[in-house]
Amino acid sequence: MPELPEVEMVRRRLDSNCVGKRILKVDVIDDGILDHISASRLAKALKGNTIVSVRRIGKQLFVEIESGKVLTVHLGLTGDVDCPPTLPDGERWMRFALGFDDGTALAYYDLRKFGAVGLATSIDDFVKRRKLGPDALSITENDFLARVSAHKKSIKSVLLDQHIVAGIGNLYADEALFQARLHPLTNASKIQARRLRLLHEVLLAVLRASIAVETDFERLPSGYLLRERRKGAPCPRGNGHLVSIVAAGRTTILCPRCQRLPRAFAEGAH
DNA sequence: AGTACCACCTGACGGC
DNA sequence: TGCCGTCAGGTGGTAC
Repeated sequence: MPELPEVEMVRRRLDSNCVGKRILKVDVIDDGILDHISASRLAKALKGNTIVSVRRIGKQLFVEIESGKVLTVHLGLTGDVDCPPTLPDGERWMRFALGFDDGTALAYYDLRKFGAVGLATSIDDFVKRRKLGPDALSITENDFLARVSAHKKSIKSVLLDQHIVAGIGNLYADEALFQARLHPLTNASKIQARRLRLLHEVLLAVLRASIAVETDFERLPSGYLLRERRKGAPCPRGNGHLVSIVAAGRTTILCPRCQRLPRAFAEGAH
């Protein structure tokens, strides 16, 4: 379930449970989740190191260690990281684990194995190599406007593109577009500047609200699409019912009355 | 270069 | 009950 708010919850969990601890054991249960590195090379780089900090850009986690190297962690579609009191053994879906000097552990779970664990020279180096865009919570309004309006594809696929802005996934894209009353298929380069400023503003509000309720959508204020995001559910503004379309190849839920698509603004129109 | 599409992997769910 | 098709919140590579 991990988009920016979910990954931020994991970051905070690791920050309060792992920083300052020394890695004694590196347990690679399934090397299919390793990102272009062997289990032995990763273990060698990590063992004996103390964890210095845990950072996040978009959906990407960075665990910085004493040596200066960085353990990179991505949760994919179904990943999660836990900090159990002892090193687990044989748990379902556990793919990777670290054992610390105080007996506690870090355990990485990933049912579908779309996630990845790797090693980087530095956060900057990783960001450059992957061309990762600025984090959705930190990007300035001007940068957001410039980056988003530079693309002619649909606003939905722009929001999902981690090279443009990092951290937004299918669900939060739908929520932000609903809040900004933008149709997902609107050509991003044709959206007025003031509407893009609104989109930036609601995007920040949505991400912050989700973090505030610890990503429990049921606790979101009324008026949020995420409380009941499904085809046929009532529009949170009371404007009829939600529908489902495919945008950017993904299931997209919207309110056809709140989110109109002017013909001239459609993707591909000119 | 920019955009569109598929594959990667496993499980849950609805229909027959 | 059981089998089958469909769908799921991400991303990288490949093919236009």
